[in-house]
Amino acid sequence: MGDWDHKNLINELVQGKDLARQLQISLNAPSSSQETREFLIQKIVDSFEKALSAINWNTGSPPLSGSPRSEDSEKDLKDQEHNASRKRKAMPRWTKQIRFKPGLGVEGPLDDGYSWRKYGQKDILGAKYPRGYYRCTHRNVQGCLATKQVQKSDEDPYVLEITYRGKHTCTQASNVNGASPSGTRENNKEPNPNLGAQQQNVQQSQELLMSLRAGLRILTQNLDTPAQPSFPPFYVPSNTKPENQAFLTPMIENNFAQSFNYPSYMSPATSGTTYFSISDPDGVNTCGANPTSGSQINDIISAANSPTVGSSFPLDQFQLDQNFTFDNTRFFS
DNA sequence: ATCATTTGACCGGC
DNA sequence: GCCGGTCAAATGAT
Repeated sequence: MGDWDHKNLINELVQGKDLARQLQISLNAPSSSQETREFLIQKIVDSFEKALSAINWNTGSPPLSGSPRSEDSEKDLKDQEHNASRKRKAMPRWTKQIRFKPGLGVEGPLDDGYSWRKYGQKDILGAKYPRGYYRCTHRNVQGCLATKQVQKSDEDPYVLEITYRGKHTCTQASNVNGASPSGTRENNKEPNPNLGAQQQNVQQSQELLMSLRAGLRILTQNLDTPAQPSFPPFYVPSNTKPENQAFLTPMIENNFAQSFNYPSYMSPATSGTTYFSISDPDGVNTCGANPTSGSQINDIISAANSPTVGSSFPLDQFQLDQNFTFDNTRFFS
């Protein structure tokens, strides 16, 4: 078993354990739907399948399709393939909110380890900010139908609401070695292109965990005070075009890599719902950790454009927290 | 040259 | 007909 397989195996096992914990909590949460639970179960099965494949154990079925309890998933996938309209309702869908504030150091680009390609942007009725639409970069190559929507929160300019739809069905095969094969131009922005994607995720998650831990205290302090919309929440890197500098954006991305456990906090607006810290919220994505697309920054720029101009902050300094909802259950991390 | 983003057009559901 | 979501040609970035 190669080094990467070993790490991948550990990742999958840890992820499976965390997902099982989420399921346990979900089972005790009245607000959690059956769909949520089945989705978590499917993710657990996926993790085991991937773990087995990491040790070259032939499960006899491709990931995401062979488990006995995956009827819904299989149906979803078929819907995705054959029925675009029904698909949309059937596809698993979950929302994550990311809050960020200037003032804390977050080293390096934050990303979910998956590559996304923007395919649209719309002004949404009643929303202050446009919604960006993204799909998996590997859609054309592998038929991966995972998508996400990114929208800046009306209430708090420091919050991005990110809705994921569908599961990644692409595999790691195309990018398992981090360095892209000829032809594909994956992100050259990765901190260490020689690392495998999974390893990068671990590395990033560790950095992020530290950042989040460091930031949580201050964030908690600020929770009771409304964000100040009078100045831009993001700083635009120096190489950003001047016309975009009015639309400040964080160097953060939707998904924060892997496991981190630190105290949840309660939001007054969401008391009564279920809280727990989650690890690898992207565990729902079975698309192998992809080298991050360089589009992440621009994603947020367009998704979080703020019509304000003014003071700026170092790009690498943010305060972060996120919460995550799936169906009626809200998760905080 | 190739791939990503932008943005108006288009489509389907309600 | 409105609106959210997607397509695809034009444009931009590397």
